[in-house]
Amino acid sequence: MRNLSLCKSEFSKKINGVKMTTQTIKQLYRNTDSFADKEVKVNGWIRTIRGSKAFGFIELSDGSFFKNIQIVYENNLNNFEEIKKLPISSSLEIEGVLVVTPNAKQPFEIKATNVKIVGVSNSDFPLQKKRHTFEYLRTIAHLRPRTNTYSAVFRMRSVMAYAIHRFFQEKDFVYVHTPIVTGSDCEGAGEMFRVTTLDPAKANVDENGDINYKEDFFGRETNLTVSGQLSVENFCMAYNKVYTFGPTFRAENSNTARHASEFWMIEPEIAFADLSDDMDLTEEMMKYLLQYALDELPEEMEFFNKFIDKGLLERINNVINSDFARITYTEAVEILEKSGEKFEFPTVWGSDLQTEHERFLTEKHFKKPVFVTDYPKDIKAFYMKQNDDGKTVAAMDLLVPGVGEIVGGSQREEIQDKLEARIKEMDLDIKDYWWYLDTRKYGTVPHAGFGLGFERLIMYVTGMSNIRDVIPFPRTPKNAEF
RNA sequence: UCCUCGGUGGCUCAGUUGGUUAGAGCGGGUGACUGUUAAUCACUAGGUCGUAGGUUCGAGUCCUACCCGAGGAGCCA
Repeated sequence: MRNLSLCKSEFSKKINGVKMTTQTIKQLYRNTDSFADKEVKVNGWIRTIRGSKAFGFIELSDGSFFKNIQIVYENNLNNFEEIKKLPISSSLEIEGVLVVTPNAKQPFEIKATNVKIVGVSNSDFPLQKKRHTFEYLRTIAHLRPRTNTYSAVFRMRSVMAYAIHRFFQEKDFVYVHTPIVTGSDCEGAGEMFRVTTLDPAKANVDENGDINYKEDFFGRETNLTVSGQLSVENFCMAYNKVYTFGPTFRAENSNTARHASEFWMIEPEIAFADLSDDMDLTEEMMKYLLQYALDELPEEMEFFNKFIDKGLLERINNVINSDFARITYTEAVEILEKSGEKFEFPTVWGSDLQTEHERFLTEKHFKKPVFVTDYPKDIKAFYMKQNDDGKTVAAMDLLVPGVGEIVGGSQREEIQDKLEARIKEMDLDIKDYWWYLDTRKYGTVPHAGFGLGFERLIMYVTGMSNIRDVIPFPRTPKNAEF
């Protein structure tokens, strides 16, 4: 277990002329012994409250920890009657004595000596002391981080973001900020959102009736990025090991539990490396991230395992301790043909694997993450390394149970002539790629990389089954209210 | 975008072959209660049934269109 040291950002305030340090609930849980029977001060929001004639209980959350803290308030407080009537989600500053309660449901509680009401909530606060559906909570996305599940999910999101940087930085990767606004359509990974300052109500057209992008802000057509890969490959030729981690936008009309219009992607790129190195990196990264989640947020993981996905901990431990399977696309097709399973779509060499095929491979056949490599070249992108067989490319997809494709990557075609031939073959305009092709022109090296869908990682780690529930304010078709 | 299912008080749901004043639990309000943990008990307010149109003596209940949501598919991360 990693050392969970005290948060160093303690801050002090003068309350009633007496200087007192505010503790986070996390600190109180992690170092209960050193606070026992001592004066402490906490602040936060009421999760539940109940009162009787002479005393009452408050469960307070300050966001620092998955668990809440129980406050006991009694009628010796001058504002006892006022406290008793507070609606859920009111905000408080509380001073009191921490009392260890070994025989109760909670390990300790605070006997309040002073309860300062900071902000009174309203009785129409929509979150109740009962289970809500995720569908309903999506309609109040601005309030849902105040629930157990979303509090845990978004804390995990934060911790995983940090873990990603930590993993790559410890390996001397350089973090590259690739542009969000990109200059052309040459990324070729999907439908794009336009970026423009042209007034759609005016006819900004030239003599041919085409939109005149020369008059647009950047003097050319621009879009939101669908991938940082082409940019990061250039930096890879300078730094050897690089990664991007940032938002990505796809204007696809996808209505599934695992697609969003705005999502975050991690894209490492390594030089002097082939597909096998790429998979090694992927596997090491995945195991590191899962272990990090277990070490840093054990309470949240326990909660996910209990209430979101019963087999979660077992599955994750299994993944950490086993080697990922590695098969070629051709082998995958053979496995599927021999499986005896009835698939809606037949498995034919040359066509892409269907979701049902991927699920069978990772969930039923291997029962663990599996890399599928060397896909037919015609179903993959132009930049992928062409294999000697003339039919396949050095691509890989990592499939995991429950989520499906979580990583897609490849070795890149580093030979300029071959890459250019492929661009022409696929009817792309070679002029758009002049700066990308320069990577091959000036000291080319074999290199490889992949894209990890950050939200899919969070889904995998938490067991949440809908991508809309792992993004604070999700953007999907017909949904951008918050 | 396609297929399937659904849309009833703040939330979660029930609502019989279309038939008279649409029900429950939770939540809200009021009161009671010396230890609660989704506390408990009593009383109380609150909906015209996604939207628009149609069939019918009569529609939450049947039909059509549209909107929204969920699951699956395609696209992928």
